[in-house]
Amino acid sequence: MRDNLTERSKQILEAIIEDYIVTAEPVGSRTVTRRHGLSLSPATVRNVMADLEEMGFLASPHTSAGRVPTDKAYRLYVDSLLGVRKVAREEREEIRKHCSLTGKDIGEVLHETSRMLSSVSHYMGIVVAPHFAANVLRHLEFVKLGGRRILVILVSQSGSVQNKIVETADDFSSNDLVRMSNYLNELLAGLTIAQVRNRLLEEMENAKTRYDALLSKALQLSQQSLPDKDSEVFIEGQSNILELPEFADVGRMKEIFRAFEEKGQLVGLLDQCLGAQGINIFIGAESRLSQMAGLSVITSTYMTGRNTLGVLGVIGPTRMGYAKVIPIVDYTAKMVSRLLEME
Amino acid sequence: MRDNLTERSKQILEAIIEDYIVTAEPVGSRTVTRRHGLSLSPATVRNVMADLEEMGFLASPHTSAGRVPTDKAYRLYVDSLLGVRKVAREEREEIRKHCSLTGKDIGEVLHETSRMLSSVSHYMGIVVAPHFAANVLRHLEFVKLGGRRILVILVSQSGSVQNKIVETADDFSSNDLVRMSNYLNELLAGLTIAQVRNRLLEEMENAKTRYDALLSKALQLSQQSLPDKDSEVFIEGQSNILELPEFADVGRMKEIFRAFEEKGQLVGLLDQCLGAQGINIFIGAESRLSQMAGLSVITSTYMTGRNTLGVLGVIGPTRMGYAKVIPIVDYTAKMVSRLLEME
DNA sequence: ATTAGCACTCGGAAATGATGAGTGCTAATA
DNA sequence: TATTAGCACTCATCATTTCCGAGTGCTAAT
Repeated sequence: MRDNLTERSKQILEAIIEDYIVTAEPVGSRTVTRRHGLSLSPATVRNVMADLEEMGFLASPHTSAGRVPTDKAYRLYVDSLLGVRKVAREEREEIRKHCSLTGKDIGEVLHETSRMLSSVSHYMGIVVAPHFAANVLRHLEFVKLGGRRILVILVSQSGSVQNKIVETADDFSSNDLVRMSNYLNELLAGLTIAQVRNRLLEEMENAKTRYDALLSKALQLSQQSLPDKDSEVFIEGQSNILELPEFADVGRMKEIFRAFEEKGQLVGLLDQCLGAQGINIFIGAESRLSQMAGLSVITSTYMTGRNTLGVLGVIGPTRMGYAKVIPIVDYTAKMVSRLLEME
Repeated sequence: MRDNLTERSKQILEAIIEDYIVTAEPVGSRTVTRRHGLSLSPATVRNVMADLEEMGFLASPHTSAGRVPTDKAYRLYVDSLLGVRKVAREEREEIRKHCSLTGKDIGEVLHETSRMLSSVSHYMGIVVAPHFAANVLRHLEFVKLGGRRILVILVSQSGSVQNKIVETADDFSSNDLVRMSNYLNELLAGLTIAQVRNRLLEEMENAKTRYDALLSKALQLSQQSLPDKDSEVFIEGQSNILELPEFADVGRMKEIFRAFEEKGQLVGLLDQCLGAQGINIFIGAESRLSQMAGLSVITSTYMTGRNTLGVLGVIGPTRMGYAKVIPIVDYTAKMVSRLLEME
């Protein structure tokens, strides 16, 4: 079987995909000729469609329905059929409008970005916060809470803040804490969290630091307080997909909502995107996650300088409006990158 | 119409409610006699049921179905029919298990609490984080990010941390920032955030501080960085309510999910509970929110000392297992209160 | 190579009917 | 007088049937 599609079959396939994207109904041969200015008879189109089905680009839900694009068809569509389009002006403005840092914390900014993505795309917005461990430590601080509880605050280069409550055996004074944090800030400045972890271990082994019991304690303490959280994920606009006819049945719905409540697997998927810079698209089953059947993900990485910080994107049905959403995701990633630029 | 129910009608009403809570199906006269050891004939029960309907405790979906409790019935049920019950041992253990502070930040703790509430109750767990403004400031810190951006970190007495990025006109050195934060920490220690706000205004008016330009700037800066966020809400277990038959239809689902995506109104409802200490119950339409039709909320405040910190609870269908959930919410609130006790 | 024509398929909507849980009322009963 | 047995009636639910038409594949004509 030659996988070489003629120009005409490509046109027809494209017509079917685009029709299906808006209607969500199986597309018949007649509709193709009617709604798209092809000067061909339905019968001819039928022949072509039969070929396309055999090649795996189309599927028929049953004998006498029209045809529906397969994942393979969407893949072809985004890879070669779809030209590069620009972001529409109003969309660009809506995205820009949301881009401001001042008066918020990083978490909020990303959360809002996710909400914005969902509202612009009408699907679900998703943003994965910078993986803290890959970040450079900027500042560390101990604050004494009541009792033996100490609050440890870590600030990363990109301005995100993590804090942790640690219970200690010793009762440190505020002064102790100041001394400890000064010492550690000096010791650890400019290292990534991952490096910090190693550095602490080294230093603890190293006998020469033992001369000061307090500093030795400091090492222990900071060791405990390194973040072990998995990256934060913001998913917004889940109710948008309730509107989609393909998820109208309750069983399917349940599955999806369960999947998104358990964010772990999703993170796994998105972490893959961290490696590949730029736009990344998973269509339906391509993601190897059964819960993602019928869903596509469009992501892009955002970064400062040449440090990849995180991933953001849109999740929608496989029949999502790729032509519109891809540029949106791309543009948003660029804007967020610029926003987080800390020189 | 005497609203005085006889002992017998109360028993029957209770039987109907409890049956409906587990089955979610209209309850017929026959079922009442069968499943609950009442030595009465269905016919008698029917008469009583007719009375109860007239009094507004029951409703019939249609002529030949059984009857369904109204909000009024549930209200009577929780207020007078329902005895005080203890938390089951396994539940108590599951709640305890989740109660640990160390190695987490306050946000995480509350988030997990919400998740725990949902998993123990099988409905939705909800936790409103302490309203920062009502909290006492413990510590304030400025961290220089790139450019003219400064990260302001506020720590409250209860150990919760807020941070904010502020863009400044002046380019402060790290030393400046240390000096500024020392000054402010001294000035503001022990005040609630609300008081801090006032104090800053006073101080800024006050000419005597003007002798030091830097400190004057510090006041401005900290003023900008006071939190204006509305309180954070953690809602977990939304997929639990997908299991409930009464929400099986897609339209109803959509409404609910939309409502919870827009957390604002919910916060309004929960803020009312902040005033009344202890358990608080809204049944169905009582909350005056149309989106809450068919849903009940059980909340309790949590606090340290005699400072109310926030609200937590469970949202479920009006036919929720009150007998089980009320003690759970009560117990959880107590545990969280104890957990956050910072002496 | 394209198209008109036609028999055929099959899901979905509407119509029909049987089932049975549940009711309200009346008259008999304790 | 309160309770109950009996009975006719109601009405949602479910299964069955019927009908319709969009859409197909094939064949023969263009």
